[in-house]
Amino acid sequence: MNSFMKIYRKLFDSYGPQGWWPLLSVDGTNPTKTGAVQGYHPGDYTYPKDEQQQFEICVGAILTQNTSWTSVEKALINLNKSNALNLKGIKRLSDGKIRERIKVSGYYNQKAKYLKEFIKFYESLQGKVPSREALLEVKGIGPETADSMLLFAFKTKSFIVDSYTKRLFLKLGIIDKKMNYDEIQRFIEESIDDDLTVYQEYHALLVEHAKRFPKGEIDPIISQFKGTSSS
DNA sequence: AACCAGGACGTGA
DNA sequence: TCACGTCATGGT
Repeated sequence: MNSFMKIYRKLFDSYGPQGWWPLLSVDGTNPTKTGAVQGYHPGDYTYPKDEQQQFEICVGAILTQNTSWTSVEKALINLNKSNALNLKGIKRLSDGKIRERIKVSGYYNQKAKYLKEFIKFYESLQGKVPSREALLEVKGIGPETADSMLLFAFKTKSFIVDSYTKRLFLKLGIIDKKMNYDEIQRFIEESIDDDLTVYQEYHALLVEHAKRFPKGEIDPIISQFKGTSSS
């Protein structure tokens, strides 16, 4: 087994299924997870169950750019109070109202613009799954946000390479710091199982691990893994 | 009180 | 291509 799958096994054995992506309508918490957030559905990979949940995931993906999920959850709750966590609902809100509702999640001016850009794009989809290239053409959707939407909202295998992922794999010495986003993504995708649930869980586990071991802290996964790789 | 949070964009070299 | 400044609120 290759290094990436070994690390995946180790993380999964340590933390268990994570139940991403969290949804306001899901009445469940994951007790193994750090922080007091709700909406996780560990072991249930049938989400999103409808277009409303799909839309909610996309909105959350934009709002969580460089922002903690606890803040994003508050913004989503604010939007939901205005019945604006769906396409038709959010279209009724004025720009100022959107900014006010999402203010808690930071960067609210540009994120309000990004949301409006995405709304136009989402309408044009007519229920179809977008390509990664099409998503990246939308202002405000970069590689990580695009991959988050693809993987969790549209259930399309596209590995998310976020800062946590780079940090851990760099420390482990299994990627090079000169590699760019697409190169890292390709390398990982060539190494891991061709399985949507593995893609989803792997990213969620990496985030959970990073929350437990912030920068500078001792990381048992690393100390146990180093030197044990045998491709 | 500095630092980080489930990044992306615009600019200039 | 890529390094850097900017965007902003909330929690530790």
